[in-house]
Amino acid sequence: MSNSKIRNMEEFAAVSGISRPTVSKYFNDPDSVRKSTRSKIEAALEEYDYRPNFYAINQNRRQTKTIGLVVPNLADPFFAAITRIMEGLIVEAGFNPLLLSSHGGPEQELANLESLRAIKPAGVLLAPLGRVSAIEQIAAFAEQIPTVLFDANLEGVGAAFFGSDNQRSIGQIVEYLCRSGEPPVFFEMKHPVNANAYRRQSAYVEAMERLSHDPIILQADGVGWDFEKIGYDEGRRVIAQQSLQSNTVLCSNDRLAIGLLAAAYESGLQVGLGDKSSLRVAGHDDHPFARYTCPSLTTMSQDYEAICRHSVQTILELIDHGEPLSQRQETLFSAQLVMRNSA
Amino acid sequence: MSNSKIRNMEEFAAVSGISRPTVSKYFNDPDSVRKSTRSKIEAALEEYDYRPNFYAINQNRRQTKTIGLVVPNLADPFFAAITRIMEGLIVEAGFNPLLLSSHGGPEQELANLESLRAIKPAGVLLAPLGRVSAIEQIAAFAEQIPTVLFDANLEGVGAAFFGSDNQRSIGQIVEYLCRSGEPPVFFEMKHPVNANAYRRQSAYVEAMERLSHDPIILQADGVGWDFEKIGYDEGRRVIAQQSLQSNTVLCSNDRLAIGLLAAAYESGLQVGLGDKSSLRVAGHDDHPFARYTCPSLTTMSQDYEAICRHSVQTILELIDHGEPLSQRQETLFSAQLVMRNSA
DNA sequence: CGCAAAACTTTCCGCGCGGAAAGTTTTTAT
DNA sequence: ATAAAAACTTTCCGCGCGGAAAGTTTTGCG
Repeated sequence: MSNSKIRNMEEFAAVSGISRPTVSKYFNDPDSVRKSTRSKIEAALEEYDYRPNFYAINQNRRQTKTIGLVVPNLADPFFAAITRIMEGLIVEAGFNPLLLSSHGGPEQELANLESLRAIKPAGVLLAPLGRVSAIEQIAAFAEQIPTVLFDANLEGVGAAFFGSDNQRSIGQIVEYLCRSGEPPVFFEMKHPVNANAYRRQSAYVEAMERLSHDPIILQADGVGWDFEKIGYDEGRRVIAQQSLQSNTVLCSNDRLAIGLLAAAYESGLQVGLGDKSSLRVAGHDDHPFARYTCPSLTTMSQDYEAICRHSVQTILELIDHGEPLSQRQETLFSAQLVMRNSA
Repeated sequence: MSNSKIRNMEEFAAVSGISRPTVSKYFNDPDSVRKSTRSKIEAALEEYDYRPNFYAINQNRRQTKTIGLVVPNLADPFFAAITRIMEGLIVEAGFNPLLLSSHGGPEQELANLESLRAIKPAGVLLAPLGRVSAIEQIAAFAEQIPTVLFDANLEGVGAAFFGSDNQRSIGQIVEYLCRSGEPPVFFEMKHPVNANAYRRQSAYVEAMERLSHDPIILQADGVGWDFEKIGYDEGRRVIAQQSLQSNTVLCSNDRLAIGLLAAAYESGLQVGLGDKSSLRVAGHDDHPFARYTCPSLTTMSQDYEAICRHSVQTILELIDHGEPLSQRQETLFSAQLVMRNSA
């Protein structure tokens, strides 16, 4: 590699023997130039360490090649897994993902959108916090920049929503639990941060009534994103008080279940299917660690891949098309029952 | 808010009644202008929706206000926790964090650095993959852009390194385990992806020899970042074969321990301290979920906060100072023994 | 009140690229 | 071989800001 430093595209075009506009074309799409010119440019790239200035490019392009990816909380492995898949799909499509976590707070969520406004992304994939989100401001944002929601829906916000069919998946696991043992009580947070929690509760009630059982709801105190702790504390409490009205507990999500399992273990309660067990616990989401709880957690596995693929595809279409979809689109994917040892 | 749209700083300066250069000064540092001018500008900001163009700013500034933050794998809650703290500190200092995950692969790690090169960050905080990293290329990167390493050290790369004192922390937990029961075998991956793994192994050997015990090392097959699965599979194997040479196992990290605990549970082995227990398990790192394993995991808690604070502070000094430190600085922080129920 | 320092205005240049128009060369197809 | 199409070159403009110099106004202080 030559030592002489290339300062800009003009100079690079000179050393590669191609005009600057053609070099510019090459960088925007290598396949848009003749093979002979492409190889000349690539030969020059081998020799000189040049790359177009990111900021100059984006200042002048009609659109940036950035897609914002905002999730409520990266410390939750569920979102870590989702973002990893989405990042891959975005890169594949020739865009640059920009990952932002709201760290569980609506202020940070708005700050993230503010940052994105400055970046002028071509589109944004947003998993909103849900209940605590500043919905109006998010809606205003989505008016300006093509936005697709996933995981948690905000009514009427953004061009589309992709998520899990909580109604159906909760129905399915309630039915499984009822068939294989006592009807479950529903274990959730009193003040959930996630919008899906409400749908899951009502889905539970509906499923129980359909099966002619009385729905019983157990609400854990505590706020914030430390679900495991909340599940653990409430678990200790109800086990100590023996106030659990069924030997089967369906948790609103896997992280609560992880806490409850820890509480059961420490209380000396055997969890699982067999005769020796006195408690069955099920979760929802198929958290990356659900396989390694003790016992392993029976849960509903969300279709990560479908949610990611459709979300990314839709934002790409939105960007391509230039126009918003004629109608807001809501798509729910089915989750799958994963039978493990806890229920 | 007025509907008339402000296209650039010129126009915004006009409506606020201040000259453009002064407005520019304001945006770079609100405290650098007179209070009366500041309030005029802020009054205009209330009325008009203007923000300086991000790309134009960064094209013209000598330095961007971005700090790159590269971690090996965001799906590992350990790094999710670290990045969260660091992001906060970076924002506090008036910079913008740019979070990139290498997703466990050296190719992605290099791709991340390539992306960063285009972004021209003022500095970079890098937790390298370690053993599999393309060290030469990372070193070349760190020559060009102020870089501080954390978590995993690469000899001589970057201006500074901050991490845990594995030597000491492993020594400490080995000593604890020896005092409170049988000397531990060391459980690690045969092909670790993390650089710390090697230091921990040698620290274990040294500590055992110091205490006049024979070091015994158990290496799990399997590659990649699915540590829990690797720990689980090997755990099932050694338990079934009864080939464990001690009733005490020190795992190279908490995620391996989580897998081993699951294997023990499923094998019907009671883990913990009491007489009824036949196995003790300890980990290292104080993974966010270590509290909720069954039984809860005894482990060494890394000083997340110190590592983050010093890393960020050092990169800020490097940026401020303009010059690299006279000498590369390596600082190791002590971890703390967290006694829970598994050992 | 007077003076120096601080803050501001005016004016100009430059950053490095995208985009577009008009003209030239090369390729492709008949 | 020839015409049309494709690819390229030349030339120009503009994006929205930072930076700097020179001149003007305001502020703070004795």
